[in-house]
Amino acid sequence: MMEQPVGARRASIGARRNPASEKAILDAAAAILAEGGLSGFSIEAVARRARAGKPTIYRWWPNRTALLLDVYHRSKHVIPDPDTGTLEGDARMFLTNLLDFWNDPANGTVFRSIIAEAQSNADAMAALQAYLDDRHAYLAGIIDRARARGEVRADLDSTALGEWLVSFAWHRLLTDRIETSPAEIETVIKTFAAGAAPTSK
Amino acid sequence: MMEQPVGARRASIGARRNPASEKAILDAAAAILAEGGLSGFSIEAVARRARAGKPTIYRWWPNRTALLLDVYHRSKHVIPDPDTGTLEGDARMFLTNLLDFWNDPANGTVFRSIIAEAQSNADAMAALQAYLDDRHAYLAGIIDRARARGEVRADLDSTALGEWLVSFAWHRLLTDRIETSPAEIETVIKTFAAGAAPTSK
Amino acid sequence: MMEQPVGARRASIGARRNPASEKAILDAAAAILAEGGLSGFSIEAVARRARAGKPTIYRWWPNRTALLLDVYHRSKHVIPDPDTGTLEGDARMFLTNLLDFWNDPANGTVFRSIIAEAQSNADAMAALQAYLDDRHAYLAGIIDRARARGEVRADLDSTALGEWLVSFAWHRLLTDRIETSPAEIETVIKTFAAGAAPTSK
Amino acid sequence: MMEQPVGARRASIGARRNPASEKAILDAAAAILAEGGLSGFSIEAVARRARAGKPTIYRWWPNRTALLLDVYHRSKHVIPDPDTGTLEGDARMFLTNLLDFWNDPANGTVFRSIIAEAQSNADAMAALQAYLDDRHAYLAGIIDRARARGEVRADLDSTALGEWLVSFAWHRLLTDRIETSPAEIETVIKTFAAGAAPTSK
DNA sequence: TGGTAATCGAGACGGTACGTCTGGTCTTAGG
DNA sequence: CCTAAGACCAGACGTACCGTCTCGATTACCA
Repeated sequence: MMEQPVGARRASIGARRNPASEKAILDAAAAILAEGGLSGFSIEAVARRARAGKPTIYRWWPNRTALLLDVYHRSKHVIPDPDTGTLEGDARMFLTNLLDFWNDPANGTVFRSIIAEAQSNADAMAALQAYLDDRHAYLAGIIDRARARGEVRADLDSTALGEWLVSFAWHRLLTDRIETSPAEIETVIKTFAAGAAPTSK
Repeated sequence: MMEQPVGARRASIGARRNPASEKAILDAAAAILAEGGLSGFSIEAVARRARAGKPTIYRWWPNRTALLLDVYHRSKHVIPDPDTGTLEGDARMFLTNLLDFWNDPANGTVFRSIIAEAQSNADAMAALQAYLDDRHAYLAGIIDRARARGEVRADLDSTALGEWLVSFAWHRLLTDRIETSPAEIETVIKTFAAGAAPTSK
Repeated sequence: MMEQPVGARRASIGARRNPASEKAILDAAAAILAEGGLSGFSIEAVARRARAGKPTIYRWWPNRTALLLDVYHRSKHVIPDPDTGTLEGDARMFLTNLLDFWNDPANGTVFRSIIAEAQSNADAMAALQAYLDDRHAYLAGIIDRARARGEVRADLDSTALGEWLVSFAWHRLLTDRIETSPAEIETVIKTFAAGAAPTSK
Repeated sequence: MMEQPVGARRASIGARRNPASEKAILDAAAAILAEGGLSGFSIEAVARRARAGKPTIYRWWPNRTALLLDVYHRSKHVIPDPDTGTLEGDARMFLTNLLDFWNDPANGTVFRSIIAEAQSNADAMAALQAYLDDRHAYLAGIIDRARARGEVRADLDSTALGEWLVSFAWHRLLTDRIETSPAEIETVIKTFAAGAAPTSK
């Protein structure tokens, strides 16, 4: 994440993409997002900070949204698969990990920005939905694993269940209340696990 | 919601606010939002459509966000209090009503825009949080009513529970999937009610 | 030139013009012109300073130019008729008086403003020309008096001669060099008197 | 002076000033001034007519005044040096040329506008004075040439003399009476030459 | 003496232009 | 053929005045 020394000029390295430029641009974009949020995030600002030309950015990313998504994808760590053996444990670990991850502005701010952007930009929305399809499938997998263990009622939709769980984190993120008390988390987790359980009927 | 006839000019009505202008501006703003979303929503566009001068808008709304919030407040219908006698019934009615309400672009698009705006604008965020405080208190009230009937476990936080329920609707709204199948709704409602119930322990 | 005490409100005095308002407006206009020149001279500024309503101004002066001319007319002192007995003496006294008069910003700035205004406003130009007709006739009178004394060649146009003399003062005024050295004045006066004299041929 | 075909868009020609844009802007500015005078001369109007963006204008001209001056400088023809061999002949030719030049609205209107602008804008005044310093030096040169021939009295200031001559043209221009009768011109010229002559003492 | 009429201040109205900012496109010069 | 640079058109931003309008209040005049 080191940025280029000031004053240096990255010349072309021939008829191919210069990885130093790509890195400088993504670094600059991430830094701007983390520091100033979406409002300060403009192609001009990124170009200035990365000491890159605007066309260089537009050559590789068709628009602001694409750059935004790239920044998020690059920073997305691999959340370890929470295989604790129980639905409640898996849910707790998943939610805690997610809230922790977003609690770092470098991650939370970027994702908030993508969601905001998607509200007025069809490309961003499409990209966001594609990303979510993956995530929801992943969550449904966790739930189906629990279902195989007999922890989930037959009439419940795994995808909807997973979506609902993650939507709590969304809500906290989008209302600038990402720091969540253990009691709140436990309320959600307990209700989630108990509500999904067959015996609870 | 009738707009002014074209060609008519709204003159001043003295040293006080002209309600016709206020209405025309809010109408225009709502129409622009519903039609083009947040990206087409500019003070200039509203002024043009409302046949109003820009300073007239700036006189009464300090910025785009304030106008946005006003549009939403004006369109906010009174969702009837879903007092069905059971937590599950209340939750179902509340969620169904909310999804229905947002399914009308005139409502859903406006609220999405406010959420998006709040991600990069502190004023919008503050206004959004103030609004949510009200809504969460209202939802907590419904849950506490159920709690008095013995339908809610003692260790669950009413506010967090309510927030989690509404967050499902947020997630659908913000991912452009506001149309929700009955099965998905039922998954959420059933899990919610069963998970909150004391007997489920 | 005393201005109204701050805080006082000049109410209507019935169905006729309130002289206090007229005075306050002209005072304010003169003060604004003298202080900030034409660029700060707006109807709004005058109304603010005079604590008058804009329509009160527009009721009595159709436009900015009319107010400007009124300010000048009010401040126009009576330059004493320079009857020294010789053309050279009369011209010297006239030119000196005029330059002195305009050297006071309260007078010079106002007249400069009128000339400037007249370059883009036909009303102002018409008013200026009407005023100049008077002045040129007055100057031609002085020259004809000299002509009767045998001091002016027969083939010279009195009006053109007078206009030329005054145009020197205009040029100094309009180039912000109203302070003129005695040598410059003498150059003009001597050339004027000698050039007009019959014996000079 | 051909203007760009309508509908054509002048793109950038790289990281340097596009002369086509400069020309289009100056053409538009000159045309607007000649047609509507200073009152219709706004940066917006110029941008519209030149099919240029406002920032493109502001990039190269800091304000309205700078553009105004540029328009005048561009249109300023080279008045041939009136070396007739006598002061009277030189003065006649100079004055006639100047009045003729300003009689064309494309020239006279622009110069009037600059003078008007200078009355309320220090930058314009400074630019005007700098321009006049040149012109006055030029005129003083003509007079000094005559002085060397013995046509000018020793006690007269060449600069003041030249300024006075040109001020007559200013006065006609600024009072919208640029068309001057031969008799008027002759009155000025004859008085000027005779008044400057040593024998007239 | 009471009603009418024109005045006053105040300030909102629809507009136009200001000068600034950013967006996304385009072309160059140089490696 | 990529890179940095930066000009290009476009158009929104928020502000200042323009000249018009309506208001509620204040007074003088006339019935």
